[in-house]
Amino acid sequence: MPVIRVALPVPLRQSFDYLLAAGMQVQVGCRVRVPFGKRELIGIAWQLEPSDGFSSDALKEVLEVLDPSPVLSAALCQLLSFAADYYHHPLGEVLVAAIPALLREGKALPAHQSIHYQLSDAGQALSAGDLARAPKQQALWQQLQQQALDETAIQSEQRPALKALRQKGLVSQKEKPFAPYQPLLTPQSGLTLTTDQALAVSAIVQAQGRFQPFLLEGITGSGKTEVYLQSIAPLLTQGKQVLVLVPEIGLTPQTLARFSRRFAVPVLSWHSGLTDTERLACWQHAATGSAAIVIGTRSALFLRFAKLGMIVVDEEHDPSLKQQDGFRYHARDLAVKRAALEQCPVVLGSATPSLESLHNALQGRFQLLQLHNRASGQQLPGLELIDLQQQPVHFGLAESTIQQIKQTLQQGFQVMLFLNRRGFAPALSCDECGWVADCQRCDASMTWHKQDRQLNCHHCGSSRPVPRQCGHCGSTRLVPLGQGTEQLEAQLQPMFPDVPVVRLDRDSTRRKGSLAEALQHITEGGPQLIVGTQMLAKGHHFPKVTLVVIVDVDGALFSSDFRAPEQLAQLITQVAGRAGRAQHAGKVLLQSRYPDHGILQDIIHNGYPSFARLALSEREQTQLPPYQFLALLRAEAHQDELPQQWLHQLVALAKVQAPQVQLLGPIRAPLERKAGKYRWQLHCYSASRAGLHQLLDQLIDASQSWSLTRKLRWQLDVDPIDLS
DNA sequence: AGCACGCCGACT
DNA sequence: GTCGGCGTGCTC
Repeated sequence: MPVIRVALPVPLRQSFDYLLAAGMQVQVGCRVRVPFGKRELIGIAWQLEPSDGFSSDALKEVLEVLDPSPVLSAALCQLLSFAADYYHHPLGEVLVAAIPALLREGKALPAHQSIHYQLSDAGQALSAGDLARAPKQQALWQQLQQQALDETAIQSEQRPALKALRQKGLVSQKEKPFAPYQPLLTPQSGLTLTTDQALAVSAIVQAQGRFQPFLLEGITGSGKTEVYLQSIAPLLTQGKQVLVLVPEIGLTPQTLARFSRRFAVPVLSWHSGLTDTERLACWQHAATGSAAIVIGTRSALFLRFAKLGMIVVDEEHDPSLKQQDGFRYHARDLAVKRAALEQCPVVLGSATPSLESLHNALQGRFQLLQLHNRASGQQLPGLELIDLQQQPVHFGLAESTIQQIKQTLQQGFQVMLFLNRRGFAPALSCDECGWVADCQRCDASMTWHKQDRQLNCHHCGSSRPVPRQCGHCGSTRLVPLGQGTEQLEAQLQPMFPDVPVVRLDRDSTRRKGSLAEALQHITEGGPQLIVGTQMLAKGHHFPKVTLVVIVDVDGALFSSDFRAPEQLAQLITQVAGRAGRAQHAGKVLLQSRYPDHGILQDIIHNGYPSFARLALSEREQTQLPPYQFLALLRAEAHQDELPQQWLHQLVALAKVQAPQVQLLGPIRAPLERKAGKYRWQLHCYSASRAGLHQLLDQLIDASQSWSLTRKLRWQLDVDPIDLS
């Protein structure tokens, strides 16, 4: 009997062999139902030959082949295999992240994209009085007289009425099968392009049908989206599909609208808000070619496409493209891999490219396309440093900052204040003895949320009521330490009593749809102060904001994370890009106690492109990524010694196995204790990617047999961006 | 991850 | 005397 290798959704670092009974037909990428221990699982046929070194006499048989043809294309299988190897993550968990839940559970692929209900001839012939005794049915009948209803448009309370009407033969159903979308006859014309844009479009269009990565480096407002749109247009006349990856917060209705307004083809979105059924439908639209363009967050990368013609990764520097738990893949990096497998171009776009991508471009691995000018001809906002040590400071705002805020408001514009700490204050402290309210489970202070009247830990999510007394000396003089958005909002209001103050952070926008509402208010409203966190820097444009204040820039200047300067420069540049309008150049104030700091000076005087190139040469001198490859091993346990000891064992092994890989650690994680667990890490640097990955395989392999391994939790982060 | 087996503490 | 705690081991 033939033997096949099956990938199963279990967190084990191996696949499993099964016998295939005579008469069963299976191809790589088909789902199969197999016995596994005492249970049954749905897996994916992964290879048609047995793994070597496993005796075939103990094999079980495949129970059922669920698909006549593969649900995963060959390119997708290769991508997932590559990802499991590269991130050293169990294949089963990669599958879980990459395949819609309903497919994993064995549900059949829907053959039809939707079912319409309409009145049958008998239904048409009916008169209103005939259903007088069934008001629900009558209402539905009247609705159906107006128009046929889509399956998704039927409310659940209408179901019984629908069933009754169908049984009476008054309603018939019609199905619409999935089919490739209708290609455009002629590419729609778009906006007139600048020279840079035109060059970029023609380079991308010329790369059609082959693998070619591009880095599109365009200052904010230079019209990157227009470049995407015009590069895509020719593909849509050929019936090819396009995948557009965007950061989590970038997937707004406006983005979607911009693509669907331009092209008369189906544009779908893929994001975490979809239900399982919607997911499967979207998956099928992409897989059958019925969708022309899919705009989605990072996991859209794993969608199957019938005819993928191009991948766009917008805001490619954005950290949300990297999954931060479990299977820690980077959607941008895997997008490049996927484009190579699918033989299509991939465009990475950003005003503030990651140093990794910039390095790839300067090395010639990516073709660099630059947009130097703003498409509108509008000036970029000026950056101004405000020295916090040279002048009086009120509530964290320098006097000159307050003056400029006043002026801007008087001119009828809006001001945005950026402070990356939510809550009222990052800590609550005793005025008499200096005691600070700490989280019981983490090595961190708790944030005071005045509105909620509680202390929250931003690391483990625990909360407790605000204490009335100091936990150490019993004093009742408890004072806030530091400043959060909630406090800044409260302090600004009395300073500018005539002007509305709005706060935009995770706390104020928790309710679904409230962010969109707030954004609309800002766009339509008059002079106002907008206080917010990181959220403000992403995706949204604020046409009436002409002054942006970054309240505290200094945190990043002395961080132990080598990426902090890059992230600060990106933040400043992105925030600046959101401000200003055609007639009125905006301004960004950077408040610092160290205005002479080299990083700030460089960003101010030379801009991001120059900063990034200088930062790259510093990375080269210090041999940090992208000049060396980095992997981070994290371990945590309730006892402090265990993770440390475990990592020491790995170090001992690594020194023998791969002396050329440089190890840093075991060191304590920046947050020593989180949710009651002590956290340690080991940084592994290597100039050779192959050497590093070989070592990681060996370390994981060896550690699996250690009893210590089972007493702690560990994870491996390849190409980490967050070192905490 | 599940799901079993197995060996020690507080209950009817 | 049992029910149930979670340590340990296995899954083609």
